[in-house]
Amino acid sequence: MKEETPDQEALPKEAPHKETVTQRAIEQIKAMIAQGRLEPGQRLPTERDFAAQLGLSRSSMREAIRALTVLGVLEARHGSGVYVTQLEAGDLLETFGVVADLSRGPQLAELLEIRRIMESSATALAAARITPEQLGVVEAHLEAMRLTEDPERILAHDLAFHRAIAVAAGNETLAVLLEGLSSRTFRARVWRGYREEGAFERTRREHERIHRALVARDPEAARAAAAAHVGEVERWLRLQLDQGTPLPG
Amino acid sequence: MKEETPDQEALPKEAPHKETVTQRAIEQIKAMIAQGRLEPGQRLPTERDFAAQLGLSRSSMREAIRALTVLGVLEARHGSGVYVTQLEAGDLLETFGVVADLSRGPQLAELLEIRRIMESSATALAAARITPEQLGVVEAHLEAMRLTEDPERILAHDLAFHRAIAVAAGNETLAVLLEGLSSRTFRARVWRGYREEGAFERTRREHERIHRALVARDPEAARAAAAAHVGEVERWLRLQLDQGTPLPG
DNA sequence: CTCGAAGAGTGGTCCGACCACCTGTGGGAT
DNA sequence: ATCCCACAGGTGGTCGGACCACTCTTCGAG
Repeated sequence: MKEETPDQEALPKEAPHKETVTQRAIEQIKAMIAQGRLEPGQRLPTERDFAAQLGLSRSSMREAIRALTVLGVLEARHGSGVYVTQLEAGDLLETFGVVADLSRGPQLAELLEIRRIMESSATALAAARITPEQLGVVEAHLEAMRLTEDPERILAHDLAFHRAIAVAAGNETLAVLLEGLSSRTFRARVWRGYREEGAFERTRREHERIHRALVARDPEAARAAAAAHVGEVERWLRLQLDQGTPLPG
Repeated sequence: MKEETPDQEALPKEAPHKETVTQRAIEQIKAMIAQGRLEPGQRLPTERDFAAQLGLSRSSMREAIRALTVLGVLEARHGSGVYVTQLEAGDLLETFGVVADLSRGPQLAELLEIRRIMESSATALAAARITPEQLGVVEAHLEAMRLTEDPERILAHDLAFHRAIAVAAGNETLAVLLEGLSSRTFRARVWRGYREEGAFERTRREHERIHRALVARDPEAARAAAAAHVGEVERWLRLQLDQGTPLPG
């Protein structure tokens, strides 16, 4: 560690960082998109041509394309070509679920706290902005949860219930982000032990409380209800962690 | 867009999805980590061996490894081997900056709204939890911003100021997420035109207002101050978008 | 005992070949 | 003239091998 300008406070330092050819290609392609030289939906040159243009082998170019593909920036269609995605929230945040899938222990608790923050705000926004039709969708999922006892379907409608609310909040990016946080694996893991504690009935009441706040168009009540809802799961999870109970997964 | 079976409520539909060999390898490796068969910091078999184990060529295996590398799940060290990262927030959320970098227009506004939600909550949490030392760091960056006029350094300390607060909120994941949202490129783009409207002095006052709320340990005041701070940038951005002004970048 | 050089092993890059798939085209049937 | 389909070319997907750059360990010289 060598400090140069020991100013007031430490500022970010950028290492020289070995530049691998593939990494540079990734940066170049990203830059092309950022600069508008490649637009959403546009088709890229063929892997062979593009590799020649940027001065690297097809193998390395393929790795770069694969990397940008998993990031949701590019999309490869076998036999057709490689295209830039629409670069919408749904495309770029698809990978966000990985974070939830691979996080564990204390980090899972932190993610749940973040979800509580965003879910409560989203629900509050929804209370102010929701349209009758959107409210109908919310109610449909609520009703569907009441009519079945299949855990799979309950969970699916639970997710859809919250997503419908997030969409009604009018921020698609927020909705996608929340969906990632409540991804199948994430919720399934927590739910596995959660449901066995009779928390099922309570969950239903919490959902109805959220619904009432939406109907009343009361943002603060909605915020409180949503925060309490997520907070319950959060509390249970922290309890498990304190007890040293190993999480399934 | 074609709507099919607008039944009660649409539930997620999973396409058959062509399974490319590389994609399957990615899933397999992710599963191994999720199941604990591969632990943080652990070294993977060599590319050649691992490829043989999973029954594919080294080329395809390399693409899978590259993909998981950009996601922050794996780390390849030239000449040494491939390792699982610590799977901490900093590792997995590194890619989040890409979203901010490649978003534009209305999507940028949505991201800013998300930042406002999280920043205000983080600041509120910080007001309740911040330690004297952490407060000292915050003040140092505040002072540093006052003492220089170099936009580069001001911006750097601005970022560090907010990051210090987020860290004080006690949620590292939240801090990393916010850092991604306020990434260099993202803020630089918005700032470019923003500072020229005399908003610079106002920004300083807003920062001081946040600081006072932290000193007073007043979460609600802190929340309001942070929300107003981000809200100002948000308002300006929406104005630009309404005017159809093309964003730089 | 210390230290540096050499070797083995690893990821990084490149090449060429072949396969699977899509798409546009052209000729045939209607 | 119109429609349909087989076909051929082009594209991404996969494979195997070769060589380079780097790291780490080991062992011999000092």
